[in-house]
Amino acid sequence: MSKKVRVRFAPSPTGGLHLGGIRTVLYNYLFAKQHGGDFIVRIEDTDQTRFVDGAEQYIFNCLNWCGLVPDESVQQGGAYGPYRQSERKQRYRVYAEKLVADGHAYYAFDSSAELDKMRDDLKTKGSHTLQYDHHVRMDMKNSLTLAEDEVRALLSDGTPYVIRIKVNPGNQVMFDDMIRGSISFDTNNVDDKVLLKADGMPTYHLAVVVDDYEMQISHAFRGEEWLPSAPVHILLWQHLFGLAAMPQWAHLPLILKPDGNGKLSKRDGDRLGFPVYAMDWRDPSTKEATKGFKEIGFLPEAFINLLAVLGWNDGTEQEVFSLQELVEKFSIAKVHKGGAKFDFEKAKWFNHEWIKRSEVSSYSTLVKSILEQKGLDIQDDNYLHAVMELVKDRCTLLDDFYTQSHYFFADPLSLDEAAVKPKWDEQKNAFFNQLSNRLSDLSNWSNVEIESVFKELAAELKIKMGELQMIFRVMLVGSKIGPGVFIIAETIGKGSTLQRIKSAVAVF
RNA sequence: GCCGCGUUGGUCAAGGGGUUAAGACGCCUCCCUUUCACGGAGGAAUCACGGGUUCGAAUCCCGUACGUGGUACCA
Repeated sequence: MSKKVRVRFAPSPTGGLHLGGIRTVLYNYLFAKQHGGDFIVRIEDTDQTRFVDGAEQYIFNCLNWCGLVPDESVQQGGAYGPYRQSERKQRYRVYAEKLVADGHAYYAFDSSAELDKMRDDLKTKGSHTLQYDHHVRMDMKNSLTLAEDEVRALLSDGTPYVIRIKVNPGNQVMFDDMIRGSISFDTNNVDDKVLLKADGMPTYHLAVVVDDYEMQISHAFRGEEWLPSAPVHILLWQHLFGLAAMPQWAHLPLILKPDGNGKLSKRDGDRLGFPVYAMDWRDPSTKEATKGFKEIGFLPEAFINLLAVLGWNDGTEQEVFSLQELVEKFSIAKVHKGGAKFDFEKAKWFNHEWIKRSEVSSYSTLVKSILEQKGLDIQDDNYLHAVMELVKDRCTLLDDFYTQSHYFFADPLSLDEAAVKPKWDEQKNAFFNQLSNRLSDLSNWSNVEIESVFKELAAELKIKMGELQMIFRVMLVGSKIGPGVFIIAETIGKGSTLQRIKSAVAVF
């Protein structure tokens, strides 16, 4: 009898939401939906010194944009709240005290100066570990070394203290990771991590165990950077709730920087010229603004898609997946063990694919506002859709719609004279003057009709079609880009076509 | 340093004892188009190294190297 699938994403509200974060959300979400389970977002704000105003709301904005909406969270509510750890503060102490009472944890009164001294001493002694662990705890100031009444005295006179887990050496801690298989640690190397801080807040280690238990999390996915502290969590589960209740773990591979080594950071994006955050983020204290994938012109479908296949694939040649397909095909067992370097070129390719494949109406509002911001006047949505349909194959980012389609909405700002001038002569002049006349008489304004008029005249004047078409294009577009010239002429209409020919002829 | 995890072309990757070692991005050539793309056809480029096990190893084992993460009263 397996319990209901419940997974959680547990971000700290400390700044922009990174690619890796969104991918963790995505894998959580896919796994939950695939198993008919719940996806919970829990805000891990136990470090009051790192709190950043607005960061929490920003996280939800990103999730909404991606379409990865939680079933339970501080915003949605739910039966297992509160979903903000700072609001659960009192709960953690109860468990910490229970651990102390059971002999699995102890009070430690060491000041930060004393801790520094301990590490310095270890260093000069040539110890290969600088940890607060079974080697040193009996030399420190804690409830293991102090007499009971001393401890009571310190506690009652308000001496700052933390609660540390007491890790006994000589044991093996093992667990099965859904991605990596069996992993084991020797408790000799595990330190006595702080569980409850002097300010009464839990550390991540205590909070994650308590909350995963109380929120009945069945499967816990998190970044690989957590693997080294996993034994502490396992021990805590053992002492507090029993291993049977523990969620199944999956430690996700890291997303690495494209060049050099190390995990991808915001700085790498700045340096290499691509976003790392899902959406624009502005740090309220430094005022530093960072670009996001959304604002740079990515479709959420593409963003999700590229993240999904960065570290996972379904074993077939398929690369483009919708969220629905991902829910069906995702498999945690097929997630890679090794980290993947992020490749922005490939990321753009996904966006290009989604722009090509999607109904233009599904993102025309975005394109419309981009075009309007650039000063174009968009009157008719049907016209916009038609234009987008014509140019979408050549757009990689949403902004490309401007360079690829502005001439459908306004006369070209400039003409590529360099391309035309060398080929321009009296004969061409005559051709375009006559073309104007004939086109203005054309009653059925369609690209086939325009083309046949054009061809007929070219044949009559014995001029090669190629050069004429190129010139015609520059007249209508301003440069040598875009779809077929006759379609362009049809689309912009008779009036604009004649008018652009006229003003171009005057220039050449 | 110590501990954990990893390693298939430049990048993402399939493949888990016998394959000509898929596919995609990027790069190059050609076709289409007298534009720019899209599309199509090709091309260069890979199993980190060393030992085993085996008739046979990219695949299994052991070392080494390299990478990566942790080593906080941060998550």
